[in-house]
Amino acid sequence: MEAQRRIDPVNCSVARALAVVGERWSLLIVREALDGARRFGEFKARLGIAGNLLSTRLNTLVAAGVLRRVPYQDPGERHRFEYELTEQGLDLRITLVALLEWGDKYLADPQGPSVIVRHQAAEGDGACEEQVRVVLECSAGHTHVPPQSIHRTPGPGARFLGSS
Amino acid sequence: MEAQRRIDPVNCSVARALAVVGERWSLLIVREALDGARRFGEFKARLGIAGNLLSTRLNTLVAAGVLRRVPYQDPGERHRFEYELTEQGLDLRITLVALLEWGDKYLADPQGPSVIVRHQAAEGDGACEEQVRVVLECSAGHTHVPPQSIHRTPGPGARFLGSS
DNA sequence: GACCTGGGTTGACATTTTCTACTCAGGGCT
DNA sequence: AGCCCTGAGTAGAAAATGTCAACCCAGGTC
Repeated sequence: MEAQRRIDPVNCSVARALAVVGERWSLLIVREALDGARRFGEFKARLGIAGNLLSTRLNTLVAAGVLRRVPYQDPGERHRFEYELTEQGLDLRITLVALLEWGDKYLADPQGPSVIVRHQAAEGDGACEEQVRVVLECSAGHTHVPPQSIHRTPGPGARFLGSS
Repeated sequence: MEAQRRIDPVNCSVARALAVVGERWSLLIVREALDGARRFGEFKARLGIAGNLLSTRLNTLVAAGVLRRVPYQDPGERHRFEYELTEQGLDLRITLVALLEWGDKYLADPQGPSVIVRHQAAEGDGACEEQVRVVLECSAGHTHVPPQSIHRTPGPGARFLGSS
């Protein structure tokens, strides 16, 4: 009775990604890091997060490879560590912009979005200051991908339910 | 002593978006809904989530406008409700694809991604089956937006720190 | 040597999640 | 009518997480 095979929803990169960045504060920490925060106290002050939680989160993100600890020493100060986004962490900007756009569209302040993300191209390109957007597109070049037209297919690492 | 004005990080659409979909399971529920799940039992079976939590999450998502309750009645059954994504919920697909790509890139199964999202264009267009990707681009048409080149600017609804 | 400051750690307490078991409302069967 | 079955939840205790406040620690300043 070979029922219709369904992709195991637990063996999925969305679930794995959420295991890393789905905890409360994690994405907000990454957002602040993208905006230039590097030090413990900076994250703490910007986010108003409790110290031990911030400590735990930073360690988790470092262990996951999203952040990297970098030693530094301010003049006349002892040496300390700060937190820098790895390439893996920088790549989360796409997710964050997607979330920002969604929030702006449906949950914004009545006055409008509070933050606009802009592209700051190199001087050579003519100082672009345009707003950055995230778009869904397919490899064939279709840039309008309506919700009904996307579907999931099993990839090489797929597991199926039912077939143990 | 007009210090450098900084955008209030709490008055931000990312934070607001996360307040709605940042709870554990919320995005996974939306993912299953995008994949066709509609009924309580379906979500429960696919995700292995406890009934009361699922119930709470569904209610939260309905209240937030991500899902909508739709009555239905199977032949020979009493009438029940199923959960359908609203347009607001459908728009989360961008965030989910972004998360999926990130997970595929950094956390995938050694065998490769388990799920590939494809575009299924209308027949008229010639049955596109290409993989769907999410890209960051700016309004000026630059499609390669490296991490260092994005920055946040205050929008119309911005609040600032320090100026009560 | 006493004190200050950034960057944490520790521990008590509160809130959320999770798990298991139970309920509830209809429909069908006998 | 009475009983069982299923989908859709609710109730309550246990486990995990999050918060707050206080403390530590190392170097530099006074």
